Amino acid sequence: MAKSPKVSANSEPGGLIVHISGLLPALSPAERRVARLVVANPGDAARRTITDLAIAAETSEATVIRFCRSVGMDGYPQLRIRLAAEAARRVEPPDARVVGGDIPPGADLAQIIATIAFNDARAVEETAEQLDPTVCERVVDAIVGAGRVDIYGAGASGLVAADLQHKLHRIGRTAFYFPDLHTALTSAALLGRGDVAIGMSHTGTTSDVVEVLGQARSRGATTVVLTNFPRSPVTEVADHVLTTAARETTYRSGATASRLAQLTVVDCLFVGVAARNRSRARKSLEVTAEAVRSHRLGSGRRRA
Amino acid sequence: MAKSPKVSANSEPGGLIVHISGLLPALSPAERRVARLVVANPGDAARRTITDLAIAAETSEATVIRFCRSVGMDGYPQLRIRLAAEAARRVEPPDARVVGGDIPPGADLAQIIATIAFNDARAVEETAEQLDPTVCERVVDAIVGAGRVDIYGAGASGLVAADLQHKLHRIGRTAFYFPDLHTALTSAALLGRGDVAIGMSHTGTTSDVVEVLGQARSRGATTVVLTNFPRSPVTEVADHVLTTAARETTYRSGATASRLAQLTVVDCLFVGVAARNRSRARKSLEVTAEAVRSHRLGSGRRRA
DNA sequence: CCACTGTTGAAAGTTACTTTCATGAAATCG
DNA sequence: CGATTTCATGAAAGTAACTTTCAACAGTGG
Repeated sequence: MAKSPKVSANSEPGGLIVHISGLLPALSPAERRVARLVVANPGDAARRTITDLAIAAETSEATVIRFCRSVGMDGYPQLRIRLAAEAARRVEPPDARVVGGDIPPGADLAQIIATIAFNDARAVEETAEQLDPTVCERVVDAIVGAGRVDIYGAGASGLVAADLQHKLHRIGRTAFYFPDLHTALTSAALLGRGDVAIGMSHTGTTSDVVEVLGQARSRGATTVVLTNFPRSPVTEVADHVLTTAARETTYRSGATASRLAQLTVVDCLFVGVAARNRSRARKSLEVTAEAVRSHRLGSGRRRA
Repeated sequence: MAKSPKVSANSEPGGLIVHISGLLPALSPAERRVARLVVANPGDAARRTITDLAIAAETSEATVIRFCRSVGMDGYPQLRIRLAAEAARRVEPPDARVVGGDIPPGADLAQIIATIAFNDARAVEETAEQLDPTVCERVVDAIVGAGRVDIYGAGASGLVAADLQHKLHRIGRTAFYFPDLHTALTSAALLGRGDVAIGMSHTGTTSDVVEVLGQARSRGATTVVLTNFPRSPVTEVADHVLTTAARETTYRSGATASRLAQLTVVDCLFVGVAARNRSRARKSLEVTAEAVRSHRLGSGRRRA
């Protein structure tokens, strides 16, 4: 009964492809082969019959159907028309830029810059498209109502966690970030009903984060997770799941685009929280800016 | 079989609907009823089965097929996917997004998300556009040739600094990040010719960063600065200036977009450095990934 | 009135899609 | 280490969708 949770079906009007690549790791091998074909060329897949696609993916029609259900569709025909729509929307051919892919060995810096910017920008846009405002709203509610907010993250996600902590702190919310598992665990043990624990994990498999969130949840805190993979282990200890939409697979991209995608979500939460009490947030920002003013040098221009 | 007007099938990739309504008068009454439905709501028609559509048009399936042929399609499935694609394309982006501007007080979360994503993505793109590949190249040269790299940054920029440190470190470059001014000063005092000091400051007026970079430079290190304002004080102690292009002015945007822009530049530098010695970089990444593997759950596949 | 023509839907035929089920592999348990 | 369960998978049997065939019919011009 652990399989197939909700994983919003029609709540992905903007990014079916993104949605699919997000739950790629949750799929079985045969389904994954189908998914890869679909993601690689949605328009082409839409034109194929279910038998064709099954053959191309070296599997059976039954598996294709199962794949459809896995990604939240009723059946193959529905997938087909959704794919056709999706393919039509992404009209622009991104010239020489290797979309979501690797950077060719001989690339000069100008090419590298263009490729990175393209992928980074796209991760941001696609993340925003698939972000569920309802879930965001609930998370904002939780943060606003929380006595205290704990934020966890390891490695690259740790920096994102620190960023959120920094931002919430600046608008006067009590927020903590713990780079260290042990400290985090002790803190989580002290959380209670009404408090919020937010975990960041790109892959969703970081055991430290899972452990700490589990602890927090068992104490009655509301748990939130930010990950790229909506069916990863970490989501099982989360009350609210926010997802990013970075589709980087190669080493060079590394945590590159995913990090920007995460930060975009952080921004949304931050602004969402700040918007709840604008005057207080504004005042807090001014006060904190004033606090570091003596560390600023005069120059032609700048702002707080 | 005296019909077959041979009306171009795929020669209307952009305007299938227009095409259909164009030859509407040439259709038989029953076919025309079908055509009207299709033209009135392409997306809806794409979702229907041939039987449904036939019933809705008060005719038989056979007539629907005839209609498909009349407008140049092979059959109903093809019409369906073409209609789906067509419908998707004519969904114009509403763009309630306040470009580069403030978020209105009454905005709901969906609007906030759209606005943030738009501004974030734009900051990334514009930064990449104005980034000087020549300067980047020189900075990459310096990093590659450096015995050691010091990275400084305060506040929000500190997180960016930490990110760069983290990335360089992971590909085996000796890099340090100092969140604390005093430690940073002592470190800078130990730099020498061939070493590199990189300072991050959005405003370019952070006195701490200026001071430390000045120290580093006086010791003979190559200094690099990443700022949004190319004429700010910090640029005076820099050998190489890299600029971001975030045009946020209001408090709410805060360090929001600028941070993403900075990270994009970090990515470019990182990939630039990694590209200089791909095999070494790849190997380092693999080794470091392996080091944290035991902290990952359900490697590859999910399942809690 | 009779051929002839074009339109139409019923029904038969074909293909695409979906479900069921047995198999075997892998994980889990005793 | 074997027994048991779970899971992934495709073959095959279903069902629904799509396509074709064909007879009926209405209009048209001889």
